[in-house]
Amino acid sequence: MKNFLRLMKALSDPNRVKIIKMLQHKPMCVCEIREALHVSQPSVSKNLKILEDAGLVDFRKDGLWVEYHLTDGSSSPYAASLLGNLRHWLEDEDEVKELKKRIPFIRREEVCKK
Amino acid sequence: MKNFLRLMKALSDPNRVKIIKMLQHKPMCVCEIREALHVSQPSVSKNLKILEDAGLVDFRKDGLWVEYHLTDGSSSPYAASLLGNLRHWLEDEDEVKELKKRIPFIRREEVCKK
DNA sequence: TTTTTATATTCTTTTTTAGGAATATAGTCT
DNA sequence: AGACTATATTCCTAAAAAAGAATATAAAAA
Repeated sequence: MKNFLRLMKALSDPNRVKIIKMLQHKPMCVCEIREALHVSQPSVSKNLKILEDAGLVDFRKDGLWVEYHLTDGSSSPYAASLLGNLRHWLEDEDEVKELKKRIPFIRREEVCKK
Repeated sequence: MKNFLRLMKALSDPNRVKIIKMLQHKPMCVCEIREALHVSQPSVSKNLKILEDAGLVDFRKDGLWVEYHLTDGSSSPYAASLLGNLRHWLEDEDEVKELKKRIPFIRREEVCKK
């Protein structure tokens, strides 16, 4: 029950859902996500941690950058199922379409140097 | 997005999830749910409203009683999917097994007269 | 019509959550 | 080592959520 509730809670915040939808497109580091969502860096880090605890994302360190990516859901069947459904769910949402359109133009090298 | 978030939020509370699991067993009125969960009547009513707004439950008036039941999920594909998954999800949770075991012994006629 | 009862709603309080500012940490580069 | 930078964590505040007490509503019965 705990794991299930943690997953539902993780997916009940718009910014966290947007992160999931973006990571479907490609792995991203914190500063890229920050730029895409227009929120503070700590906010992104904290939301990523919540997603990680829910078994939805994992990360790989790359120098100073930390690149987050979706998991294969092997940590829990709930996460696996939701990640699968979220591949097609919400694809028609304007907010999501807008985000996915902007992603290719967010260049890590530019965004993070500030 | 709104609908999806509302659904996730509805399912991120233990009492609401328990209500869903109980309704899988049989339709129940507010007082029966109250008795099963050991919470106040207003709390049950409010949680049922949240589940209703998420498209997960619906009700049928029966005299003074209001009998709640699971929907067929036709209101949203998200709700339909989650309701389907929740048929088997959480079945092994002790809390849920305990609840489902108690349900048959909760007699509406006894419970509500107080 | 008055009373009773099951449920809904309002109100208030406590807890939880989300965000940003400030700070800490850990790699990287010189 | 010292400076720099991307990320994590802490701290604080504001908003949201959850619960119960009190109250309102609506259906049934007398």
